[in-house]
Amino acid sequence: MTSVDTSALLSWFDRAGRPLPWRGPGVGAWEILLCEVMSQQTPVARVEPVWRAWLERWPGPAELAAAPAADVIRMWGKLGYPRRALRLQECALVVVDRHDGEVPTDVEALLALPGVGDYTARAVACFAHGQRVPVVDTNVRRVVARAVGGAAKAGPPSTRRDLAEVDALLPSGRERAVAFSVALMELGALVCTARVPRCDDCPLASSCAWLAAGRPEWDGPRRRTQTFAGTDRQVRGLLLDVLRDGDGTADRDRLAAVWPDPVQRGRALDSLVADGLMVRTGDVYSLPG
DNA sequence: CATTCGTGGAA
DNA sequence: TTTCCAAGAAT
Repeated sequence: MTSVDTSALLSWFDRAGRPLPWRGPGVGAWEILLCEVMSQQTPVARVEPVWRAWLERWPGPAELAAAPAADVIRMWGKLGYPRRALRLQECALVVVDRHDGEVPTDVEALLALPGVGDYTARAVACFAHGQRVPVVDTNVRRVVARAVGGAAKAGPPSTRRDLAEVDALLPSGRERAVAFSVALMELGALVCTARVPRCDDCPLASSCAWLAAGRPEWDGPRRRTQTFAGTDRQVRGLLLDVLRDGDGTADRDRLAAVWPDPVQRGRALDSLVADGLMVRTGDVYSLPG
């Protein structure tokens, strides 16, 4: 079983890791949970300003739980996947009601929180509570696929298999395991990137199975290219943006202006209402109170 | 296990 | 211009 040179990795992180605000000392578990949720499928650079503004307005779960949903959706801004904002508020409510306002420490309890899945639960357990648990995100999957597996990219995700694979690489000590996960993610974000890997700058280059094999191209099935233009997803985004920018309400005419096709517009509006991102009152749509 | 769900920057 | 993809979760 090939392993990862933890010492080289940690040394690289000390030298090249980004000073992200949620990595500083004294950052609480709620603040870390918040940044992890915001970072789901969203570039970290876009998260930072929103994370700061959010915490300034709602420092903890109690404040967030008491906020109007419309304000929560607005504050989420354009991070994307706005349902995450609603789940985050539900999460705050659960933390307040069932966990005495404190972010749970067990992975199992974390997994039960709205909007918290396999990655986020372990990221919080590890980064916020210092636990030795495997943390597997897209970066880690890619780095391991290359450095250990010798493949250009990771295969289709399989939680059980991915967790077991990374768990086998985890250093035995708790603190070292935490540092390992932070550094592995950072390596994937800065060096072992999806498009143009910077192998010249990689601390794992001397032991990387993919590099040793001559960086062979990915021969597996090509992922179905996800179209976006014309999808319900785009339409939902355009429609919600109308409400976010204005006073929080819009009639059918204003909504029709951003997407003329009544069938698709209607379907998108129905789904937005079903998700709780909008409410309909007669002819007017508005952000939820 | 496969789909759906925003948004924007970079190659 | 088009394509890829970024600290995933829920269904």
